[in-house]
Amino acid sequence: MAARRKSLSTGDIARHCQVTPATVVNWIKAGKLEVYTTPGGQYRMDTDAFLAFLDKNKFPVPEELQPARQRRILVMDDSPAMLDAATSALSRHLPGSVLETSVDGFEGLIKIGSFKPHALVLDLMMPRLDGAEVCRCLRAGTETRNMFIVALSGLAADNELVRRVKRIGVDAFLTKPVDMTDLARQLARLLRVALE
Amino acid sequence: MAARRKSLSTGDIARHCQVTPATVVNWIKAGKLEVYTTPGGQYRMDTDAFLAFLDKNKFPVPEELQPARQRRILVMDDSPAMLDAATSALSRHLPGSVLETSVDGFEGLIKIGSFKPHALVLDLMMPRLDGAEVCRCLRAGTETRNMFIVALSGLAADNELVRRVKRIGVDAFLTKPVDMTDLARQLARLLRVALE
DNA sequence: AAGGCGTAATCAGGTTTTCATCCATAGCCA
DNA sequence: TGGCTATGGATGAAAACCTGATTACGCCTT
Repeated sequence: MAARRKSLSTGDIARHCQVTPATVVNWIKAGKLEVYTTPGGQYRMDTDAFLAFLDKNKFPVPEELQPARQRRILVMDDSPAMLDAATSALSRHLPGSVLETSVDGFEGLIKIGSFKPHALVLDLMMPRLDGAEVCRCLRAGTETRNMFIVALSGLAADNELVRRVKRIGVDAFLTKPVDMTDLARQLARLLRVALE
Repeated sequence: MAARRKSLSTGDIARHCQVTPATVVNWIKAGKLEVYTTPGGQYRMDTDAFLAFLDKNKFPVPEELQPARQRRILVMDDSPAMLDAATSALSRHLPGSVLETSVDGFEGLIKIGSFKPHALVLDLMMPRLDGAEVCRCLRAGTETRNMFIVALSGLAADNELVRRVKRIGVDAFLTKPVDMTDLARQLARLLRVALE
């Protein structure tokens, strides 16, 4: 997914290379991988160094690590009007990105799996969908952990749901009514793409 | 995690081509196979590249690598015990199929999108997840419309939720406690695969 | 039929990877 | 801050793999 995380653990590397974590440790001990260690003694590797390593060994580069220029953005909101506004604003301000929308919460979750967006714009108050729970679930999944999340809500900042979401950790938080230019700016910042 | 396409070792390729591993190494050294190497010096090959190779040389494609043959099944239930039981029973009775499970409803929905199962075994009473609504959503989506759905529930047949689900239309309905052999039989029928 | 040639199979020895287990660490939540 | 759980690290034994040299086989030429 997106390049939020800069360092990889042995487990991450093992998954990418289709190999056991223990094997990755072997490589490290043999000096084949350039790593550094946490104070507790766990290995960490820079994404850049890992990419160089993959390249050297002709390993296929996993999709989520490729410097993809096309950023995928999924907007979930139960108001069609809001989706329309977001679509027109984002396609104007972020012309390089691919946009998807979902009015329905469940459909949106399924789309997260198939579309694999780099950034998710999520209304916290969708019918049948606990926004905080969605954030927690995304952060818990290996595939979705690094997805950028922009939360939207009309609730006050000290609301219980809002506090839960902020504790889980989203990348941006906008209060409704949403200023679309602001939304575009936040997405551009997170995805490191130019704003038009 | 989704069933990712595995990379193949020389042994795997040898088995598929009915040939000695050493022969596969010969092919590799002769540049006939497009491989990469682990830092330890072992050869790995992408499944896709291997299939292309088989095609080019008119090799018969081994059964278990034929994408069309693989049936993906996702089991969603909030009880880990139930998932364990289902996993062991289904992997025994339907050995050709790829199995995934999910204890969490939201995670399960995301997995539906990424894993794209041919059949979904769905507990109607998961926390935070209205089973009937999920069925409705699946039947409404173009991608998921033809997915087989096996609904599980401990509720009586005349329950409101159950009636809703049946009206939406699922492909099988089993009451809890679930007889795993029965579940396997239903799935085999729907997916048109042999039952073992 | 014999010889040459190329490809495949064998074999031994050393290396790499996996597997299973147990313990430590890191990240999460109250 | 202090616990909790998922994840990472170490270990040793077993399995799989690579190398290189040698042998066996099929096929074509002579």
